[in-house]
Amino acid sequence: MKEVRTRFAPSPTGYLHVGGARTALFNYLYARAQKGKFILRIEDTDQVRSTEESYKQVIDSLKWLGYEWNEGPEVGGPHGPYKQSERLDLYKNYATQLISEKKAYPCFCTADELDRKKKQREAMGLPYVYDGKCRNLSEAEVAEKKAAGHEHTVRFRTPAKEVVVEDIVQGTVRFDTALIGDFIIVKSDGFASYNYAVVVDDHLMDITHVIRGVGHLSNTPRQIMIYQAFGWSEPKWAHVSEIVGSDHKKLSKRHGATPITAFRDLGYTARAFNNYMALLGWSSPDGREYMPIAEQKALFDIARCSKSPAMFDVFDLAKAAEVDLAQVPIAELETYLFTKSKLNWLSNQHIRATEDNEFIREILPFVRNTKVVPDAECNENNERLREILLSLRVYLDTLGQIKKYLADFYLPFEPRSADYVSSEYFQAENFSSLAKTFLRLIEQMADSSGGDTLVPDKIKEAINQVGKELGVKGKPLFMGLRLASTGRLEGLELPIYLALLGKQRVTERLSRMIALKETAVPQG
RNA sequence: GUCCCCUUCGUCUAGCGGUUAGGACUCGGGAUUUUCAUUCCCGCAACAGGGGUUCGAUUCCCCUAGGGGACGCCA
Repeated sequence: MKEVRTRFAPSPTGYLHVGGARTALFNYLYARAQKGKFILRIEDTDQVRSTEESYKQVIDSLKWLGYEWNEGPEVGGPHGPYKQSERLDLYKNYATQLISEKKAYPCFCTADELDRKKKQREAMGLPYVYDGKCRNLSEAEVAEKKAAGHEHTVRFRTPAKEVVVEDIVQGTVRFDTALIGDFIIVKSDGFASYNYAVVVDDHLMDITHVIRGVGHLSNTPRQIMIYQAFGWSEPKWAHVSEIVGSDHKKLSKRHGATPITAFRDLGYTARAFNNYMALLGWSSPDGREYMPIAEQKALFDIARCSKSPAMFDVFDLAKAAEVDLAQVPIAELETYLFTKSKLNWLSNQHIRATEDNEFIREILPFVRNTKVVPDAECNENNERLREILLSLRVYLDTLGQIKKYLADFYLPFEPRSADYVSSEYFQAENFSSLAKTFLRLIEQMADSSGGDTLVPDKIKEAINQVGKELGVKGKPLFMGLRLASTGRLEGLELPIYLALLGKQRVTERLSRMIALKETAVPQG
């Protein structure tokens, strides 16, 4: 059987967002599932809007997502070049062929003229189709206009018929070409238009499956006609559902057309983000949702893709109203995320599943970014930092969230009244004695082991010791000591928490809490 | 306006003529965790509406409503 070849063909006229990224993912996954090739092609025939900066950003996003292309920019391949702007001669030659076969013709209508006609039709409530003014120009007329220096485009001579699109996702869809008319395949600047260039490229690059958003379905009959004009066999079509924002509308800047790089900067792993995107319009045969990409590569099939649009539901619209989510800085963007989204849940699952060293390596840049941990301590070999990060990982939906937790371990202790004033454990009569006894034991512990190190097992013993000495047990004992030694009502398992804080910080907190208690409840 | 597509719990979805309409996230309740989180149970929650076809429609057909897309010298 013929090798499957898919492609992703972005135009460098903006950044990559979920819509495009998901299309790239599906192409990539399908190629891998079929043991085929994934090709990247840059469609930069729009001279006005294409930019180098945008190109770099798109490539950057694709690399982060991990879609290794077998052929394309940077890696090359036997069907290059992979930028349309470098394939101009190809388009020109094939266009010449079509013209000589009378399947296409030069058109000298000006943009203004066409615009006027279009507006007239619209005013009458009629659909606009090119009227064919230049369709039957004689060779002499053409030569004359060219000689006179008139600019021209090249139009495809659309035959009157019905074009049938056989689509893997959409099924059989029929189009009447009368509604299409003679469309432009070469622009007056000499560049190929999209519908024409894709066909030439897809054919020459031997693309077997065209997987893209349904938005392109109505372009497909035009492309099929071109395949037929050349006598080329068409690829298999697969038009997958579009992705909509939380407002049920097409992804707009306000509602979710956020650059992929923003999610990277927020601290989502590419693994989690890919997992989430794969679920937008596709489902695994056995219904599993949390899935390493390796399994997606094995299981993915366009035949299991849904026709109905999927919602990219990760933003809290109530909070994000009136905000351009594509523009806000990362720190602010975070506040507009729906914290209980499936994306976050998946992200947390992936963070937990990450191998320890890998996890540390990935999170370190985010740790540095907090500026909370001294630069000198920000390295993979720092045992204490390592322990802290590893203990905290279950709490993280994104790597960026680490900043919420790190201050407690690295910054000077700040008691929060909300944690203790109305707490029954703080109000308890024995709070002070609990704290003092614990403080004494902790200090002794430090004496015997030396340095700042606390050992979880020893702390456990000390807790029991406090209970025995004061005749306290159960919740009052544990919660009282938690509050007294950490100043917090929540957190890691106490012995581990304290060991990670270290002797110095624990004794300091105990003293502070004792002082607070004494100010709050004067002697007597 | 014309053409095309879509419509199952709030969200992602399974389903491809006969199911108590299943799962996941969220939410609610409970158990465990002497804290929060985790984990584990239990629960709430859907076939857009109306006509057909059929012994039987979530599933097939038509209409309506809602949504999306195309109708570019943009891709």
